[in-house]
Amino acid sequence: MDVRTLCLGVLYQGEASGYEIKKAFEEGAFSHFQDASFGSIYPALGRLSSEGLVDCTQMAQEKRPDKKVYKLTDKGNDALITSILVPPSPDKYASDFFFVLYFAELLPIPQVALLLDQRITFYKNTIERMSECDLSTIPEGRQLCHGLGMTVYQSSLDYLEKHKDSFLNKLKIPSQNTPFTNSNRHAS
Amino acid sequence: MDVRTLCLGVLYQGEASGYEIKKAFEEGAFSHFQDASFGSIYPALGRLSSEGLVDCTQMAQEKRPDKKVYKLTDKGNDALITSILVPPSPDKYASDFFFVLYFAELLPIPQVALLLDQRITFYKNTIERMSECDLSTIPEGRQLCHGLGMTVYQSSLDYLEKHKDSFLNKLKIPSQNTPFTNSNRHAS
DNA sequence: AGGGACATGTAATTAGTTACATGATTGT
DNA sequence: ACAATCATGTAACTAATTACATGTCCCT
Repeated sequence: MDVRTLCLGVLYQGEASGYEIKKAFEEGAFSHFQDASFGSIYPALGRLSSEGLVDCTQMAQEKRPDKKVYKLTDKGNDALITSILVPPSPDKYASDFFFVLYFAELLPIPQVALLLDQRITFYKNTIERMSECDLSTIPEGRQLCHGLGMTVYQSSLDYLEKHKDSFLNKLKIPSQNTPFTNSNRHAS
Repeated sequence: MDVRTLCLGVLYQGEASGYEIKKAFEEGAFSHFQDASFGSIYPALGRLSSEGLVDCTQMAQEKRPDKKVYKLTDKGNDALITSILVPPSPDKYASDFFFVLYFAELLPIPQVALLLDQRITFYKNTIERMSECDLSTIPEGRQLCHGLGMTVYQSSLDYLEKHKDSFLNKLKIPSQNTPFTNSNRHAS
């Protein structure tokens, strides 16, 4: 999904400045499944404004720099609907954690232990942060996203906590496994 | 993780051609957490070869185009280890599915039903494909990746199947929820 | 005095994707 | 006859990120 549509999505939830839109990708709900930086948000907002998909109001603030508050127009709302009407393209997932874990046998065991502990901490923090969210007032779609996301984080945490120790123990014992051959190379 | 390191990772599992490396990202284990296209794999392999991290052997084949088979050198092996020794950067996840689901209230209900059904099918197919993999012969790290991945897919599938119908029913009834205000905008 | 939050914006760079170019073989 | 699989590679393009530029206020 391009940054323009992402901005329309954030703005659908209420008017916001570029800075606030960035926060939606950093700390808000979108942080779990989309991302965008200032360098792409500001130009996108400029284009969106010139095309009439958003309205921009300059706001003077006390003891803070000026703010440009953007608001979705009816045309912008239609553009958002059109964008979500097309079948979604497949998820893009890039995880260095999984890549490193995949080659765990090449690392010193304390390094693997640290890797898993940091991942466990990440899951715990994320779950705690998401738990603070009041679900009763948000629309259905958002509730399902929240529930599905929570499930993923919670089951990942449970799995790692359950298997961590035995995994680390198995790494200590030089593997009795069949060494690599071409027969088990590209397993799914 | 850059494509060069990704190639070293695939090659660590056994020698392969550029075409075969691509398949590891399409159908193989890496497909779940990394991606790379021909346009980045072939130049990466060229650089890796000129830097002595891989060896290249030209293979003539009957009734098939020639093949260039790449093999990890000791230097390449060291480079892979160095790469996985640095603390992994955070996962990058971009999901149009979640984005669309987030705004489910803007879509016709049959469209939402289709979205969920296709997601359920995707999870089922993925789980089936992963189940075919023989775990007994693969190293520990790969086994943990497989287990963690399976857990994520399975719990996502379970969650969607459990909540799908009630979710769709709730969408049919015009929401009794508090309409949007600034107070529930950027919930985590 | 130094860092972090607030606030906007541009320019340089990068790292990739998509499309193109070529061509045999096998299956439908 | 057409699509898919096998096989390698380049060029054009795009869409983003990172770094830079500027400035105030607040907290420690």
